[in-house]
Amino acid sequence: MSAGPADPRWSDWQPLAGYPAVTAEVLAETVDGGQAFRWHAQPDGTWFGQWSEIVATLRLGADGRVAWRCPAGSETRTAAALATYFGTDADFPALTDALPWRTDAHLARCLRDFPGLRILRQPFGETLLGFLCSATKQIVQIKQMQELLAARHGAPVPGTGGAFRRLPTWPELAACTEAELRACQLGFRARYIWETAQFVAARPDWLRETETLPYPEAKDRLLGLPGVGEKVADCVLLFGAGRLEAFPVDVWILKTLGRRYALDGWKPPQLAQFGRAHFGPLAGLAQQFLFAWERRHG
DNA sequence: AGTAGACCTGGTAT
DNA sequence: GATACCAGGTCTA
Repeated sequence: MSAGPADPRWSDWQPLAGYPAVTAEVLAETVDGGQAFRWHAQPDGTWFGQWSEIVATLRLGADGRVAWRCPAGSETRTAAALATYFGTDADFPALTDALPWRTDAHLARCLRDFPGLRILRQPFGETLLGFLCSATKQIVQIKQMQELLAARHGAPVPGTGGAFRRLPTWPELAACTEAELRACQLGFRARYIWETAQFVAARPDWLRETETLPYPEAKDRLLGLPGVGEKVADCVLLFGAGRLEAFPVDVWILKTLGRRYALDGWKPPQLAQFGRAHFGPLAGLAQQFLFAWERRHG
């Protein structure tokens, strides 16, 4: 049930405006490095991805520029969605330059090794779903869960002849049984997702409000959901709401701060505090570079 | 307050 | 071919 682009008519390739030239490694790290879970590398080297009701394929040119195409007829809304998703209105060079790399040699090395890496701006609800699935799972398996959820419980993407399915919305998830969710390889996460779905579906504005609240309040609200702890809440806010101050402490960050910052033995809460103090209000952006570097070289 | 175990299960290592 | 062990956390005793 791999969601492939094996279908209909596609638009012409168009340049991804406002996006820097990147290497294949940086593009892969951006779309398939743990921020998002619905990008699939194709045999021809392109990336096929979906979010919300958007379907797109990405291609990296020899010059490092990214081009995209989408099912014919959806060019206009896809162009707008891509701009939001890849944050082309944000000045990532300036944001990255504002990180304390001048006084942090390791951070400087991470920035140098992944030029152009950035934080995605994904749909909030889908980001929550993705990271509720992520507990003690590897990216490959999380992606598999998302595809099963979309195939079995998601609606067809309009205007594509039924070839693609979106992820189920939270009301749609609330209409599923826990057993149906469990059958999507969710394991013990099924109960968290089902209970979260009941809660969210009963409060139509809750997610939208949470997305726009200041970081501390938004995080408090997310932490009230079953299956959402510190790490998941920060991932949702960082990758699904553009809150660059969110600093998720996962095993890789645990590892990298222990090894490269001599903080071996520190507990996640202490490391989170260190991250905020050391990296500042854009700690989440710094985290992404540290994370990528440690996964690649650590 | 802080710390082990349990929680599902597909994949990978012995 | 079986069996053991682990995986980008969270919750609870």
